[in-house]
Amino acid sequence: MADTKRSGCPINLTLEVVGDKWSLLVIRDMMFGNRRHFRELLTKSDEGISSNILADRLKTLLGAGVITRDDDPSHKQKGIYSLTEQGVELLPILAQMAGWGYKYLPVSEELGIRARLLKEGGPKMWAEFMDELRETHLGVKRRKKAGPSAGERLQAAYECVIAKK
Amino acid sequence: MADTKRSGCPINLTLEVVGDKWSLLVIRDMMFGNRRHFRELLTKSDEGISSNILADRLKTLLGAGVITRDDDPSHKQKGIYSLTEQGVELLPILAQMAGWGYKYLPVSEELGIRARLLKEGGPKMWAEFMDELRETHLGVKRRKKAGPSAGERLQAAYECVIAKK
DNA sequence: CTTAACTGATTGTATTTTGCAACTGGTTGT
DNA sequence: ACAACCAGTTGCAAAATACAATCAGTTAAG
Repeated sequence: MADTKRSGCPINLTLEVVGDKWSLLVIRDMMFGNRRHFRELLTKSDEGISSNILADRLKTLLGAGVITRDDDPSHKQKGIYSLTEQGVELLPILAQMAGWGYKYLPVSEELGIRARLLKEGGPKMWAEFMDELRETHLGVKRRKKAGPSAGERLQAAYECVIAKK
Repeated sequence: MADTKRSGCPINLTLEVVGDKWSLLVIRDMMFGNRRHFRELLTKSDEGISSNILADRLKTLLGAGVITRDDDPSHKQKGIYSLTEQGVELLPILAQMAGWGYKYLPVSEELGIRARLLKEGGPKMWAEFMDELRETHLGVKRRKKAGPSAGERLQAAYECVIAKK
């Protein structure tokens, strides 16, 4: 996974880390679905990743410094996967992808609502959500703001659409 | 290429179109390298794509509506590939990827300069460059601004770094 | 006119990656 | 003691990829 490097182009190098059909979905589930354990990532995703692929991607992302793994004190076998700062900063890429997909592809209503809010919120909202991720995944304290956080707004909107069905 | 659709998530759907190691590199070369013919895309990229893979990706991108193909009047066999509006709007994704790669990965100096400028220029510069792409690929006239365009600035900076070596 | 170089691809084959299901060794709750 | 749960691993078939050779039509030079 390291001896590739087809070129020193930043876009190419980024693609060599997350340029496959699964890595960014794993990151997405960690960010928006707050999946932190292997089983959660394996079973609670809409796409149904295989366990061997998931294991492989988690290894690759660990090696690339995008996520970390810690033991879960509540269960000797469980591991807790967390985003690093480098991982948190993948959010703008995901947000742009979500916006593009929302605009041009047959997105389902319940899964598109987050994309719409992220697009409307713009980079300011992304920054707020990234701060929230830093708190959740890196333990970085942050100043509480009034009203619901970016993550809470996304989650609330999602549940609202689900409830209407 | 259409019967997939693992889920209606916008990020997933986007990944099903451009979520492989080559598609976005082809788009990158069309945007930043102004490659418009098969041969140019095949031989003038740093990564060295295979001809069968390139043919396959061009088909997929055509089918997805990201690019179009026209006959070149100067040569009966040549085709000219152009970005659609949908393709032009992939730029922010590429820009974010370039920024992330530039920050965290071992980018070469000559290939990183564009990423730096794109990052410093921000969404405003992206919009300017996208307008330029609309003119080049879609024939949309645009008002000339004073001074070098975004694309010219990127190109000049790249050549400047090359010249220094 | 002949011919060499160039055009956008296609074909064949070896290698690598992926998808799927079953399975492993261990932990936890009842 | 036992079933459910945990994070993965293994084996195998299918698909995608890489690489080189090839193809037929086009163009430009001699």
